[in-house]
Parts: sequence; C-alpha cells; structure tokens
Amino acid sequence: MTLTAGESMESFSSEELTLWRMLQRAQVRIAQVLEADLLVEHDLPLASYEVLLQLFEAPERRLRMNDLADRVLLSRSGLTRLIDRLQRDGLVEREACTSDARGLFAVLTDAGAARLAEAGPTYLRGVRAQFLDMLDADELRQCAVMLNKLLPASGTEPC
Amino acid sequence: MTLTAGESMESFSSEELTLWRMLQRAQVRIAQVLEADLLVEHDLPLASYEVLLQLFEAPERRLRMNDLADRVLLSRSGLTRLIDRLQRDGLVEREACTSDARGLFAVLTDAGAARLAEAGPTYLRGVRAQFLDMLDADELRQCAVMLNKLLPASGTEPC
DNA sequence: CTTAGAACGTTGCACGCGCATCTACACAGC
DNA sequence: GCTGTGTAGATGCGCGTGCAACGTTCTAAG
Repeated sequence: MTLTAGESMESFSSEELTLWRMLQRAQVRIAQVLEADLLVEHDLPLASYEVLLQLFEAPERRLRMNDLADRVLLSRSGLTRLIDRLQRDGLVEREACTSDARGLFAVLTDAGAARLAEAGPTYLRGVRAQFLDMLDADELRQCAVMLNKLLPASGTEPC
Repeated sequence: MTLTAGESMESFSSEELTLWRMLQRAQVRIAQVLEADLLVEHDLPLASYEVLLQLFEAPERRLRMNDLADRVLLSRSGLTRLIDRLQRDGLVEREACTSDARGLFAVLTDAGAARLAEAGPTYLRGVRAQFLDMLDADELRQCAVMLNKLLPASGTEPC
C-alpha cells in the first residue's frame, strides 16, 4: 500500500499494461480513421452512424431512447442532443409510446435508412481495412472468444 | 455500388462487424470504469494519468509536446490545454528546449510523480479486473500477436 | 384517492476536444 | 544578409458530452 514511487512503478511498464494500452490505441485509431472517412465521404459522424445502424437493426426500426443510449454507449443527455441533430436533419423521428406516456421512440425515417445505406459501404470498408483484413480466420475466432469473455463481465460489476 | 437499402444491409449484421463493435464496446467500457475509478479515488482523469505515465517512462521524465501528443492520441491543441491544467496543478512543468527554441518539454514534477504513484495501483487494479484477469495466459499471448498486427498497420495509411 | 418513490427524457451548465488560425522559430535557397 | 517553406506550440471558436437538476408519468403503499 505504502510503496515509494520507485517501488510501485516497476509494474507499470509490465507487458500486461502494455497490452491494455495497445488495445486502447488500436480501438482509438480505428475509430478515428472510421470517423474521418464517414465525415469526408458522407458528412456523418461515427456516433450518428451507429445510432442509425442500431435503429435499422431494431424491430420496426424504432428503439426507446433509454435502450438506444445503452447500445451506443452514450449518456441519456448525450443521446437526447444527438437525436435532436438527427431529427433536424430528417434522419430520425421521435414518436410517443402509447403504452408508457413517459417513453419516446426514436424511429428511423426513410431518409435515415437511405443515408445509412450510403454510408454503409464506407463503414464496412474501413472496418475491414483497419481491422478484419489484418487478422486471419483463426485469429478472428479467438478474438470473438476473448471479447465474449470481456464483455458480459464488464457489465456485471461486483459489489 | 448502387444497391438498394435492403440489398446492401445484409452484410451489416455480419459476424465481422459484430466483432468490431464488440471490440469497441469492450474498450470503451473498460476505459469508462478506469476513468471513474481514477476520478473517485484520485480526482485524476484518465487522460491526465496517461500523460503522467508517459512522462514517467520517458528519459529524464520529459517529452516534447509533439511526441507526447502522439503517444496519448491527442491533438496538439488538446495536449496544450491538458498540460495547462496539469501545470496549474503542479504535476507537470514546461521547460524550454535549448537546441530548438520552438520546442518545449513537458517535465514531470516530483508532485506529479507522487500523484502517479498514488493512482498507479488503482489503474493497475482496474486493468487487471476489467481485462487481464478475464483472459488466460494463452489468450493474452494471442492478444499481443493480434494487436501487433493491428497497430503498425493503422499507422501506415496507404495513399 | 392520495402520496411517496422510481423511471423516462429534457435542459442549464461547465468541461474537454478538434479545427482553423496565429506567432515564433528553423532550415533551406538565393 | 534576406526570403520562402515547414514545423512547434498556443489561442479563438464551435461542437459534443456528462453531471446535476427539473418536469412528467408510472407504480406501489397507505
């Protein structure tokens, strides 16, 4: 607990932490390139793309605000503003929920689906170039196994 | 190229993209927990921690602003502001570069090293709990191999 | 029916970031 | 020497985000 700086620091440069930092770098770099591509080719931020995609995949192309926020890893307020922008651009609409007057659906419009279809190839190409094509089939499988171990766990916080 | 929405969308939900999105989620979730822990226990944002760590690992605990910006994946302006804050808190100092009057070093102060030493265990514990402990030794090795494939590549943009 | 508490979404505020721009300096070439 | 091009950092500005607080609505207890 009460280590001097010199003592406790040894472990900081361990392989372990290097691995985590590499993961961080990889994810950030891929996301940066992806966002830049989407912005240049379709004037669509990555976060917006992901919202449209989630809505597209949802039944009836609609999702509760709360659900959506969880899926795109955004705070509720952050999603409110993002949906504001998407609605202003006509890509999404808000619709009241009949069974729960508090609830609101974000619904993908036809224009939104079209925009998503436009941007999809760019996104797909970026993910392949930056990520999928770098690894062989075996590695992708192992990657899936590891990510499955990582993900449910991070949602199940102890205590 | 000119696919209808229905056509081009099939591939969007492919395993491939799911994998990328899982990677994204994993990284973001881990970083969120890490940042929350550092903030609660040491009032230190993750980005600040990473700057201090980079400086600590650098020869003479100093780095050029430009170098540092690359290492922490921040824009130059972003780093300028961040160093402003760290300097205000006495964790870092700016020092002129004798060989290049344009250059500035960011130098870790003793207070900065102490703060880093305080926060280190929290960081380490978080990374272990969220990431390292979830995988076995074999997987960690494979992870390292994959990340090595991913990382240099994302820095070597074609065209 | 009334009331306490929780849940859903929105809004005020401050913060942190990136882009474009600016200044200062370095390193050519003349 | 001077001038033009490139680089290192800093600054003005706008944008996007999270936190805390708020209004509204649902649910449960009395």
